[in-house]
Amino acid sequence: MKDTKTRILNAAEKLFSEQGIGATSLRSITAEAGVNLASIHYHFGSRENLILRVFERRLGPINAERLNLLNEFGQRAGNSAIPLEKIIEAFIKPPLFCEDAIDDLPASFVQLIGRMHSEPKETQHLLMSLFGDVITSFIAELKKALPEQSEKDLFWNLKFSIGVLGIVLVGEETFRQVLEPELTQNRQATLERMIAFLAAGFRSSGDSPKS
Amino acid sequence: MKDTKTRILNAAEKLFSEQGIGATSLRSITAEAGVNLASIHYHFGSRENLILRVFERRLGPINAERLNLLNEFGQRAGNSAIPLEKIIEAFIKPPLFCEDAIDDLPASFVQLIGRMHSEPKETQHLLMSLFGDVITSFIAELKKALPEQSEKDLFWNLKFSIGVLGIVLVGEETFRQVLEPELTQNRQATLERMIAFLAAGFRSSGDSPKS
DNA sequence: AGACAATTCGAACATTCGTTTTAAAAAGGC
DNA sequence: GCCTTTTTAAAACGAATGTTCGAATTGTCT
Repeated sequence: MKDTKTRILNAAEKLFSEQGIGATSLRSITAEAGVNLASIHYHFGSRENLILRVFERRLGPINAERLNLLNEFGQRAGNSAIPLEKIIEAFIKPPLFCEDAIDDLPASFVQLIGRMHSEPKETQHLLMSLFGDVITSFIAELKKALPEQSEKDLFWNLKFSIGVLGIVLVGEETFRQVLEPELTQNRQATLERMIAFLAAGFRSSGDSPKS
Repeated sequence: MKDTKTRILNAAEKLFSEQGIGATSLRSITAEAGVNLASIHYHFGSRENLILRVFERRLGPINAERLNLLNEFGQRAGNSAIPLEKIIEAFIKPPLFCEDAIDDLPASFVQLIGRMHSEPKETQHLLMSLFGDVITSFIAELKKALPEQSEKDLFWNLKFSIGVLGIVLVGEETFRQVLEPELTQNRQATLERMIAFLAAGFRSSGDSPKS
């Protein structure tokens, strides 16, 4: 039996993923965690701070591993630039495979990351602060891999990549009603599919568009 | 002064976009609209029905114009397949330029569409029902444009496109803190940038991936 | 053992929520 | 004119919310 603090975090993460953050009450969290209602405020002070901690616990290691992978690929590449596919992999693989990183939770947080983008503004900004240097590092490496492209192009394409990542993380269940159920596949296949799609998109910039 | 029903819809759309759906109360909507609290239940019956009507009012014309454009491009192509770029344009242009379609509202609903993906499941399913045949029609046309690709590939790439569309619709403000502010550009340039990115991604499928 | 801090518990706080009800007033069509 | 539809006003409903507080409990140290 974990301590109360992590049990709250786990329960909150699960319910946030399933029902959305705004629709999840503190009482449902404490019920899921099997702890007392007041313990949330004892350990976290407020509801908003709990939300922040839930994200912080996961995004920290995820972003750390992003930079780790980027570093690793950089050393493997030596003086030459990291292959574009590898840069993309370093960016999207950690959130896709993050589930077992901290606890034995199901893939709940993977969905939750997808939900991140639609939070109220204040929460958004706080979450974005956890991202800062990751973007900077990846843009720098993308610049080396695609030197002919402008920084503006790279920013836009990275933004597109975040969008693709978000729609994948939010899960298949959402679209299973309207998209085909055959979409289900293992995560490794999804990763390779995303890398190919995004790499092609990145390389498309600079072409003269045929209107 | 519009009638009460559309004033409620406009106010709800604005507040939903700004604060998120779950965080918006009926009382704040009636305050914004300058109407009585009870009028919401008089015209819409319940809160959930109001949410549905807000989306319905916009998604109806948007999806209709998607199919219109697809049809128009189809006739222009005659017997041959519609160019991939045109199929993509028919899919992403209507939501990008939808603002002036119904009312003189600011681009609030554009953001709201981006938020769609993170609603509770029941709302999700109801919203997805407004999408049904659109996906079917576009997959059919994509099949003609990219006959060598499997239907599974097309579904995945379309899903990726929805992700890119979502991240663009959710607005620049979210990322302005961590991404560069130079990202701002007019909507037409954004459209062309997206089309180029997505078309390249679509065409990448089937290539043997270099692991 | 006792003493002290950390933690957990049960209960209650004041607010806000969606919803309903009542009545009256305003608007519009026939 | 009258009759129906719409809008406003005010109040109240039960339920659920985030938060707070003091007492009880547990754990840890000497």
